[in-house]
Formats: sequence, structure tokens, C-alpha cells
Amino acid sequence: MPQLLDPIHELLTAHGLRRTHASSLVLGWFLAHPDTTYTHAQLLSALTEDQSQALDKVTLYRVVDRLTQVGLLLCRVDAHRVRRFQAMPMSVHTIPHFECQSCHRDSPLNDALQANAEDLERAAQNALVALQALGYQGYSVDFAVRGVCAACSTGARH
Amino acid sequence: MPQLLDPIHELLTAHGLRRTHASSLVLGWFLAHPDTTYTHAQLLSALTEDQSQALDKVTLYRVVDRLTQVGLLLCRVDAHRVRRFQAMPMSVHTIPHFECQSCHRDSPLNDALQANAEDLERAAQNALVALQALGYQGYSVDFAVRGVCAACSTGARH
DNA sequence: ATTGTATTGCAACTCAATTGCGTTAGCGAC
DNA sequence: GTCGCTAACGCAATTGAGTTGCAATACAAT
Repeated sequence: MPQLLDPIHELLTAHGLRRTHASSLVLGWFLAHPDTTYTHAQLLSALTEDQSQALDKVTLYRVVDRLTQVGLLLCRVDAHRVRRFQAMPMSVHTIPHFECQSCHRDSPLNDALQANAEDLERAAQNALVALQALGYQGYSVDFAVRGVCAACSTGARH
Repeated sequence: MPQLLDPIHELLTAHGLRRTHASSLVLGWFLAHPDTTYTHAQLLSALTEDQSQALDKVTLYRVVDRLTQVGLLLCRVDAHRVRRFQAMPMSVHTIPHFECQSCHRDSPLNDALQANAEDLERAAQNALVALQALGYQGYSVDFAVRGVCAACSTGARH
């Protein structure tokens, strides 16, 4: 058990963070659930039911903040103005998505974009290479289309 | 003067909205300031100082909401979790930008992406054409890269 | 072990945005 | 025109994500 936590501890110290109960717990959770996004609230309840001991709300905010600032986590604000965090992905998957401004649904666009997936992927890759050369680090690419979806634009009335 | 407002009135009725003082005022402001984003607060103070009569905060929220739902305005949530609105653009300019997760600065990426500007533009155009065929309408494309900028990643300590 | 500083936890607070509800005013029908 | 239905208004009170202040605690470097 203590050996299993080592990679977490090493990541923390490698990024200049202390190896505390809260930070190990949070980073451990994210590493165990890659490619999944969590809001603060979701993370709090997930950790609370995983552990029996509840971790303070403010502490969680601060731990997540630190992890994000050093590039261990990725943060984006969703259409409902809530921050969503996930472990910083290793590879670059550009996930094109559509945000409807009427029903506020956020749906993936894989089907509609089959044709230009390669253009997008190339643009994303080149962007990252160019940025890496400039000293930027630990990034992720997001391709978002905003508008009114078919259902809402035909349905008309709000 | 009344003649100048006609295009605004026509847009409102064409989208099933009533031609009220507040909605004409707000839509008029956005049409007069294309390519500029406003938060609710900025819009409120801009309109208040333009007009002498202050328009209620809640009314403004609701008017902007309606204009957005029918596709006359474009809405995005910025890195500080505040909604920013602008007139729905006529043409598609994909504005690649970088959001630093440490200093929270949001900077345009034109320089770094000179090389793949065409790939991006093509991907955006194709995406819109494909979506239009599916009944989606009034959209805008956003290409965002997230990570830690050069200054923050070398500076290290927050 | 000692000490300086990062981190924690609690309460109180901020601020964008929302809801309830009684009132007002578009707009279509008569 | 004016009647009546409903959208839109405006005020007060509320929500909910996130923040700040500060005293108490726990890392980690010496």
C-alpha cells in the first residue's frame, strides 16, 4: 500500500507541492480516473464516500487549485459556469463539441466532423508543437462550436 | 430616427420577440458594436450611461437571454466564469486562444499558429457546413488551448 | 528536535445569476 | 379604437459556486 502511493508522492514533490493527506488523496483520485471530469462538488462527494472522513470544501478547492496551477490537472469552465477538472491527459485528443445556446446541451460532434477530423487533428498537433517550442507546457486542445441546435431552432418557442 | 430602428424591430419580430424598449435598446447596442464582447455588468453600465434611464438588472438578464436563445447573440463563458455576449458574427473567424491555468490570462495565438491557420480555417468551415446541413444554425467556432504559459512554468512558484 | 512556512479547517463573505410575484405593456382579434 | 391574452417588466429575496481571513496544524529542511 505505501509503495503504491509513491508515484503520487513523487509527482507532488516534483512539482514543488507538499505530500499532505488531502493532496495525495485528490491527485490519487484523478490518476485513478483518467479522462473523467469532476466538478468540485462531485469530487467532494466522491472522495467523502470513498474515504469515511470528510475533507473540507475549502481545502479541496485549494488543493485542486494547486494541482491545476502546476499543470497536473486540466480545468475548463462548462456551459453552466462550473469548473470541471480532469487529470492532464497524456495524449492530445481534440474533442469537438457543440454547445446549444437555447437548451444548453453540450454534445460531441464526432459524426458531423468525420470529414475534417484530420485537418483538426493536424491543426491541434501543430499548435501544440509550436507552443511547446515557446515554453508552454501541459496543454490540451478544445474545439467548440456554439449556436442553436436543430431541435431548438425548429421548435422555436423557448 | 424611427426609420433607423426598423431593422432592429424586424429582427425582433422575425425571431418571435416583442418590440419592447429594453429589447430594442439591447439589440441595437450589440448591432452597433459588432465583434465586441460584453458581460452583463459592462452592458448594464454602457446602456445606463448611454441612456439616462437605468434599465433593470433582471430585465437585462432576461432580454439578453432571449436574444441568445433565438441566435441573435453569441454567448461564451470566460476563464473567470463570467458570461460574455456579442452580436452573432456574420462570418466565421476562428480565434485560437490560449488559457493559462496558472495566471488565468487568455491570449490570442495568431503568431504561434501561422503555420496551420489554413487547416484550422478549413476544419471550421467544413464543420459549419456539415452542421448547417443537419439543421443547426447561427454558430461560431472556438479553438482553445489550455495549459500553463511559458512565464508561469518557468517562474514556478505561484 | 527546532523552526519557518505551507497547508488545513471553520466562519463569514462575494458576486454572478436566478426565482417569485404582482404590475405593465405588446399585439392580435374584434 | 378597445378588449383580452400573454409576454415582458421591475423589485425583493434567494441561490450557489467560489473566495477570504485567520488561528491552528503539519511538512520538511536545518
